[in-house]
This record gives sequence, C-alpha cells and structure tokens, in this order.
Amino acid sequence: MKTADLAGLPPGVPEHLRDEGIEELYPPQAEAVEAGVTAGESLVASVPTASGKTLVAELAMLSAVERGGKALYIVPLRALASEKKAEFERWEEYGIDVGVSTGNYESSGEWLASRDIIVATSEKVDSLVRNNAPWVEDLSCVVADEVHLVDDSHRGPTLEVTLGKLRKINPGLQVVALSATVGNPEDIAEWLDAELVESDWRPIDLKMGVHYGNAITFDDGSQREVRVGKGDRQTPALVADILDDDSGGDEDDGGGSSLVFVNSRRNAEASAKRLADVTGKRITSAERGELAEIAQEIRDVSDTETSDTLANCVAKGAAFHHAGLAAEHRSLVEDAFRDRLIKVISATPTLAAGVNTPSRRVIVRDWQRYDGDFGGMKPLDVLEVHQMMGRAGRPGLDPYGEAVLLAKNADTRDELFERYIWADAEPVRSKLAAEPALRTHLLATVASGFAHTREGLLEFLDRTLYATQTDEPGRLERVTDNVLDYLEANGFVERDGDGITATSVGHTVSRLYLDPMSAAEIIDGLRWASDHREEKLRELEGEAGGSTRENRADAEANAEAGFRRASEMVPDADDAEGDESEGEFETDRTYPTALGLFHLVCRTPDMYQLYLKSGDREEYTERCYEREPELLGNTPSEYEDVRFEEWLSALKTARLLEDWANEVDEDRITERYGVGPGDIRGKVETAEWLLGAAEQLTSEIDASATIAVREAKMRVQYGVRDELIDLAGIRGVGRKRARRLFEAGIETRADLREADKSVVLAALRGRRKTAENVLEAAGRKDPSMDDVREADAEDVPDATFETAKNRRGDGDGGDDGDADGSQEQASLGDFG
DNA sequence: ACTCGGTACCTTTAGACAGCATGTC
DNA sequence: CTAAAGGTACCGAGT
Repeated sequence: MKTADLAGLPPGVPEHLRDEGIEELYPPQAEAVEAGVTAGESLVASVPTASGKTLVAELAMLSAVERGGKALYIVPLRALASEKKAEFERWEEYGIDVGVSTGNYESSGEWLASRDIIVATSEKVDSLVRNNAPWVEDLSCVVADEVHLVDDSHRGPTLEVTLGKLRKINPGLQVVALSATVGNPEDIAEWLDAELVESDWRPIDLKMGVHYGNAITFDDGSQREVRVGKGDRQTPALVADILDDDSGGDEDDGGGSSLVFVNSRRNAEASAKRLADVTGKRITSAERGELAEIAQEIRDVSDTETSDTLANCVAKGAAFHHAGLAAEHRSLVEDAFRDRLIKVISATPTLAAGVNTPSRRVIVRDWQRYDGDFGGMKPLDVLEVHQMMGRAGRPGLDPYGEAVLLAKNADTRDELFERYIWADAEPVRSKLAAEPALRTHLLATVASGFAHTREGLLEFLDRTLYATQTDEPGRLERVTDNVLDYLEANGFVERDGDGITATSVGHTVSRLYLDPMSAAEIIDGLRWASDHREEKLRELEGEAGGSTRENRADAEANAEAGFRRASEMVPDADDAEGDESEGEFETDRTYPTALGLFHLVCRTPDMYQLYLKSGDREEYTERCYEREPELLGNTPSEYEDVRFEEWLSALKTARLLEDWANEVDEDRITERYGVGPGDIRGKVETAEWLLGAAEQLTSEIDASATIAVREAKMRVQYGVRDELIDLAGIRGVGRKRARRLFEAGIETRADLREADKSVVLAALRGRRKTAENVLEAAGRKDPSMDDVREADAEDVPDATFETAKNRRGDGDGGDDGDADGSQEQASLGDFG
C-alpha cells in the first residue's frame, strides 16, 4: 500500500511521509490500515520492536484529529514521553499541537485541553482521570504503547484500569494497542473489542544465535567463526569481532556497535571496563577527541566514583548503563552511542525498555537473574530476552541485526535455542486481582464516582482484561471484599447498606495518587506524633545536653565513614559548614523531627527502600535505639517481630535523606550507602512527593505537624539545613550557593536585597552574571554589578565549564521541559 | 623486591510511576 | 531447598 493512497489524514501529511522516504507502508502497517485504523477502528498490533508501530499510532491519531477529535498516547516511561513528543512535533506544521504530561512536566488542564495529541504516562493519565481533567471526555483516540506491560504486577493494573475508565467515559473511543509479540494477543484484542494485527515481520533481518566455543550458530543454520583465546572471555571477543567487521552497509566507518545485557549493575560496570580495552584500540583520533569531551561532560554531571568510572570508559569508547546513573549520564551515553562514538554499552534491563538505541549486534550475556523469592537465579522471561534481542539492527546502517546468547557448553547452547530462540513469548496475564493493586484502584474508582456500590465496582471490574481471562471465578470478588474492608477500616470509604462513598480523606488520598496503605501509615504516624508530642519532646530535650543530636550523629557518621579517629579532630569539609549553628535553639526544636518524618515516609509501600548489606544490621540497630525518640511509632521488637528488618531499612533510607538535607556531598552519600547518583535523585524525588502528600494530609487530620512536615519537605527538596531554606528557594540558588551566601553573612532574601554587592559577588565566586541573576530573583531593585569591583574572585577552578553549561538554561522554557534534549548532539555528525 | 596466575572464600544481586509549583553549580 | 559473577586476600612460582 502506498502512503500516497492514504485517506483521512490532514492535508500534506502523505506528502510529508513521502519526503521522509516513506512511500510504501510496511506489511503490518498496511494490514492495520486495512483493519481500519485510519477510520476510527480499534486495533491491537502485536508486532516486533522497530517494525513501524509508531507510524501505525500516528496514522490513527492524525486521522482522528482530522475528523475533529483529540488523541492520547500512553507510554510506560517518562523518558519515552519526551522522545515521542519530539517525534510527533514534526506534524506541527500541519496544525497538530502536541503536549506532554508526566509527573515532572507540564500538567495544567486548560493548556492540555488545547492540544490535539497528548503524550502521557499511564499513571499520569490515571491521575488526570481521577481528578476529572475536562478534556478527557473529548478524546476520540487512545494509543497504548507497550500494552504487554499489563502483565507487570506493579504497574500493569494501572494501565488496565485506566484503559477501562477511558472507554467507559467515552463509549465510542478508538483504542490502538501496540504490543510486543506475545503469546496471546487475541486475549488483548478480545478485551478491547479490537481488530488484531499479528506479525513477526521486521524491516531489518534479525539473526539470532548462540555463541559457544569458537563460533556463533544462528537460527538459519549458518555459523560465524568467532575465536576466543584461552583464558579470554566471550563477550570481548564478540564485541571485537563485529567492530572489525567491514561488511556493513556503509563504507565510511568500520564495523558495528554492540549492546551487552548483563544482570547486575556491578557486572555492567566490570564488563564495560574490560570492553574499554577492546574499543580503546579501535577508535580514530577524531573520535578520541570527541569522546574526551563527552567524558568531561559526564564528570561535570556528578562528582562521584560512578561518574568517574563511566567517564574513563567513555573516553575509550565503551560505557555502562543502569539506573544508578543520573538521568543526564544516561542520555549522554545514549546519544553518543547513537552517534556511533561509543561502540559498546553494557547495560542492565533499563536499556532494553527505554529509549531507542539500536545496535548492530546484541549480546545477551546473562539470561538468568537473582530473584529472592525464587531463591536463586531465575531464567528471564522469553519476552524480556526478545525485547533485548530486538534492539539488534540499525535501520539504514546494518545489513541485518545479530542477537547472540552465550553458552559455556553444548548443553546450554541447545537449551538456549530451545528456551529463547525457538520459543514464543509467554502469554500476558492480568495482575489485577491482587490487594495492592485493588487497594489503590478501588478507592479511586469510588472516589471519582465510577461506582457507588459493591456491585457497581464488580461490574466495572468485569470489563477488565482480568475478567476476560480468569479461570478462577470467585477470586476477584473475594479480593474486592477484603480491600473494601480495609478501606473502610482505615476511614477512606464509608458503607451505608449497599452504597459506598469515599470520605474526605479518601478523596484526598485518591487525588494525591497515594497507595491507601501509604496514606494509612502516614496518618497513623502523624497521629501518634501528636499523641506523644510532649513526652517525646521531653526525651529529646533531656538528651540534648551539650551537643545537639544531629551534630553528634554527624560526627559519628564521619568517624565511621573514615575509619579513623582523626576525622573527628579535623573538621570534615562536607559537614563542617553546619556545625557552628544550632546549640542554643534547642527549646525551639520542632517536633516531629526531619528524621522522624523521613523515616515515616520511607516505611511506606510507595518508597522503594535501600536494603541492608552485611554489617548494616548491627549498625542500624544501634542507630535505631539512639534515635528512637524521633521515630514516629513504636519500634517493632528486635527479636520477635519480622517488621524490625523493614524498620531498619527504612531507617537507612531515612538517614540517606537526612544526609542529603544536611548538605553532605553527593559523592560522600554514594559512598556511604553504596548507591549511585541516580539513586539519590530517585529517593529524594519520592520523598519530596510523599512529604508533599503528608503535608496535605495533615490538614485532614491534625494540623499540628504541618509546619514540621513542610520544613522537612523543603529540606529534601533543596538539600539544605533549615537555616538555608529561604535562600535556597531563590531561583538560581542551590544548596552550594546558599551555603556560601550564608557564610558570608547573608542569611535571608531580605539580606540579599540589602547586602553589599561585593560581598555577594565574592560569595558567588566572582561570577557577575550569576550574581545579577540571583539579586534580581531575590527582588532587588538594582541588581546590576557593573559598578562593583572584583574583590577576591580568584578561586575559580571551575570557571572553565561554566560556559559549557550555559548553553542550556536561560529562557523561560515554557512547555519544553525536555531535560534530555536528544537533538543536541545532532551536529556532531560524521567524521571519516 | 616485584609481578603474574591460580585459588579459595566472601559478598552481593533490575527497574522507576505519582502531587504541586517552579528552576542547580 | 535452589546461583553465579566479581572482588579480594593469599600463596607460590617466575623474573
């Protein structure tokens, strides 16, 4: 089918497609059109990754808009939301407006109402539906990307329920569900009353095989010799092999890149270090120069060991990729890989699920992963391995893609063929009928008025995928009853005969997108705090003799991190800043303390806790007793309560947050807790969200803790001690600058408006432009620095990369919060 | 004195959505 | 009840 023959699209679109080189639809795309995607028909497309699913979605959405409708594109990851948005923006010249809505980007209602295509995560859509976003009922087309994720026990039910609600709000809704190839696409089609297009067609051939001994055996029966010297490893040999291969479709640069999938962060880093020796020998000097720049950018992102190790690998053309990296790290690596500067990435599954990073060869090194519940190494799902293998083959660059599994013996080779290469993916099974999922969704369903009775709820649930595939009739009903009892017992819903209504707290919980169990924990903790306030305050006063608790805890943390007494004598740069303050203000001590609140939100099911390593149990047990007066609730018994373990890991997580809010440096935190820079960001972000939620819950119950909660929230948000909250709230001032200003005697915004400009300039290390911006943001009438003499602005070792950073930044940004602008690297282009 | 190789033992283990209101060094 | 890779401390042989 020719794109020129497509009917029902906005004028100009078929021509635009032709100009992009798309004249003929791929077979699955043509099938989709024949099934009526451009005419408003619902469709399930179960096709391989990179086989043109996005175009199917675009055709559906564009034709829907052309008919006067509005389209929603649901993605599983925030990073994918910005990727898709950028992709769809090419239709703006035909009058199509695109908007994104995720937890960290634009969200306001009216603005989205004016867009034709909206890209959002499933949770965000759920939240918008709960809060009755007005434009939801204008939708005429919804695309669900990666629908096979309804199988995910944590996030799958959200997608499942959300699609159900959208269809209920809007009975004529066109649903286009895009799925990887799965075992039972017909179940999904039946659930969604949709046509099914099923295909394993790919635009680029994919050869799958297993490497064993000195050769890869492919599924088509062919073999390729890849020698592995004695004592050498398979992976480097395979990476070197394809890098030295010149048979690629393009002549200008040697062979192809590789992706290596491994099963742990540590393995990813270790593997990348080894692979750097392989790639380092094979890069041109032009590439070396560009890689050095990227390595420097990586170092600038974060001053941690992880960052440093990554930079060292990248300088040689290799990289690792996992969730411990900061988001900026990840996009730097992804972009450089797409630009073919980085030749190989060893990655955990993050990369298989994330943004598009195709590669000539994919090596699935580890096909088993540790699983505590399973009690050992568990083989990956066929679907997951297929997703990884599907990353092989770069359109227009490679003649075909190669996906290789590794075997150490002939038996394993045969097993791998059997288990992954010849096997079909597992069927998708709904995970809806479980308490954690229903807790959240039943409350939301009641709160937003979708159902008012038990029967109404069951009827709504009857339209889900779960209902179409269950073989255990009473289960959903049983779990529903348990959950309703739970919700009632905790005061989130009230039952009056048959009727169910959400209470005021219930509405708030639903609106805040909290798991009701998290809300219950927070409410209990806050109530407990107000009941025990006087008693606990006395305990805290009593103990806070000479030094304050926080300072003492810090000193101890320093001592043990350094394993030397000396660190107590020599003030440590990280912590010294705050040490002189406090002391005489003990009577003003707020209650609950920040640590108490951090611990409270950390023991919530919405917070993914750090776990205890060897030695941590003793350490945090001790710390737990020291800090017990601050914790909100009774500590479970160390000996007879299984919850004690969890109490401790919550404490460990809370301590990380406390360090962050005490201005401890990032590298210090990563080292102390054994986490990466990305993990700190993640913990801080969830803590911020949960404390924000807690703040709003205080007004539902007892307002006495409101101030303390807000202060704790702002301290994690800015990463500062309480005395800096005011300063750190100023645009352009973060934890570092705020501390320097404070030390220069400028303690508040008001001070900043009055202060001697040369003092401000010196505190900001002599950067005039920065100083002007800061003064202006603080509301000073005469922010100009023109008449100020340079005092002592000599210690500016970091002035060099200030310029590099400035290219992002200014301008108010508006809707383009796209933090990982993928187009930035486009100009690097080819060097022969 | 130092490096390399082998070995036995110990440790650790993937990922990432959401409220609200605006912006790090 | 279940695993395996990386890291490390240690030992002995070769230079």
